[in-house]
Amino acid sequence: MRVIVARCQVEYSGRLSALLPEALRLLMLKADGSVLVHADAGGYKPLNWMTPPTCVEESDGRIVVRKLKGEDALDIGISEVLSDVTYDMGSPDDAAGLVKDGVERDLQELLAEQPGWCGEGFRLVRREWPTDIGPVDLMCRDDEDAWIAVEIKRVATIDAVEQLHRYLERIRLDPAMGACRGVLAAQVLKPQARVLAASRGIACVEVDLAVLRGEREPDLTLFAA
Amino acid sequence: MRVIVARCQVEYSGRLSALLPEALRLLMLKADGSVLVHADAGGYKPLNWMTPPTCVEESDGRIVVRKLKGEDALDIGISEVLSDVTYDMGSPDDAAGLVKDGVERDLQELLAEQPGWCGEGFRLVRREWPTDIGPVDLMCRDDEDAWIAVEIKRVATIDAVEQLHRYLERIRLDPAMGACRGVLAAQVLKPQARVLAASRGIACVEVDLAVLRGEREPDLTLFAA
DNA sequence: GTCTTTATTTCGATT
DNA sequence: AATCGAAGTAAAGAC
Repeated sequence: MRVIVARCQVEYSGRLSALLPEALRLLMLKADGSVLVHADAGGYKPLNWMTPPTCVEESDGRIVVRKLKGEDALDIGISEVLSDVTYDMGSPDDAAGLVKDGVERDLQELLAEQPGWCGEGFRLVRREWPTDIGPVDLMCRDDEDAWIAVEIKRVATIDAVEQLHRYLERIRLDPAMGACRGVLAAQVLKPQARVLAASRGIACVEVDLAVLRGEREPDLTLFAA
Repeated sequence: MRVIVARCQVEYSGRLSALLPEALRLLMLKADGSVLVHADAGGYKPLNWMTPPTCVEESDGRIVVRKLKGEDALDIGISEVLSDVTYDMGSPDDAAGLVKDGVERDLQELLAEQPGWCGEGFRLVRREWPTDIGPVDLMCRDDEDAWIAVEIKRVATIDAVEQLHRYLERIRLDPAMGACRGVLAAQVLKPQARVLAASRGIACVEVDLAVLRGEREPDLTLFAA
């Protein structure tokens, strides 16, 4: 990785045009061809960037980064260099070592094991139930053998409601499942999603990862009215 | 900005858990409290990060970053430091200087000036036409005074079709606009969006920013069959 | 390859 | 402060 701290001006052209006036920035040129321009503020995002695959040309006081395919270009004009160091950071695929736990996939696994959190008496029929427009996360049946399609999200927005609604439209074409209900299960449910779900006759369930794992007791006081 | 190149291990806990095994990384500690952990590959995204407002504690060989509000924490264990330099990069709000051109807003302005690109004989009645679930980008009428709601996207996905469909449901409740049509205008139209739009009776128009600006002639050969 | 879905999405604007 | 929608979304997974 090459790390440059320099006074520079950056111009991006491609999907849109962006002009970054001259100031001190940090430039990162990664081994995989990524180029990032960071300011000393602004958080997570680079001000300008180019993702691989790229082609980097360097001439005196200027670095031009082009996308191999397409017309995107990043033109960095450097007026003063404070530091310019290259580090050998070993195999560039160390990123593969990152292990995450608690993403949507994990939530789906936990709910597949304990479908009762999605609704009273639910039992799992199948995970990733196929429809012609994509798979439904969980297909369940209840005590009375009624069908319920469950859509799982970490954060459920209005889009999740529409997605489940589209699935339900397809599923209900099958006469045997004409009465299939829908349940939207999520760690966080946006208010608009609740409203639209109600108007579409879709039930909402907010689930707590720690409770699903048995690491915390459900907050029964909420329902003990 | 403080830039550290070090062999380190990182643990994130909060919305999810993430464990990053020990390897050489670049750590960025920005003036605004942002902390980013980058590998020498993996493009745009940091492997781990924390956005402001944060609180950074440093003890020997360890940096702990906490979100001021909430339980998110980033625990960085450093085993070997190759470089640790702090730069004064001036006022941290230099990022404000970034000027973008060609975002959805610009597309909306251009189409408002030249609604004819959205459909034959269209004239603009109002931009940001209000409905009770949000504003429609453009409301137009055609030669026969029929109403058309236009939704504008840079990239139109299936969600854009649903969004316009929801608007149309509301608009058509008004008896005077019961026949209001819908047009989805975008620089890029995803295939699924076209299909769903067709089934919802919504027309699609792909627009070219350069053509709208008169910088390029429309590719008439496409239509000159 | 193309296309779809997820994301610790982040980020800004608006209420 | 909460909420909503855009993003040069990027990146991973499915087909």
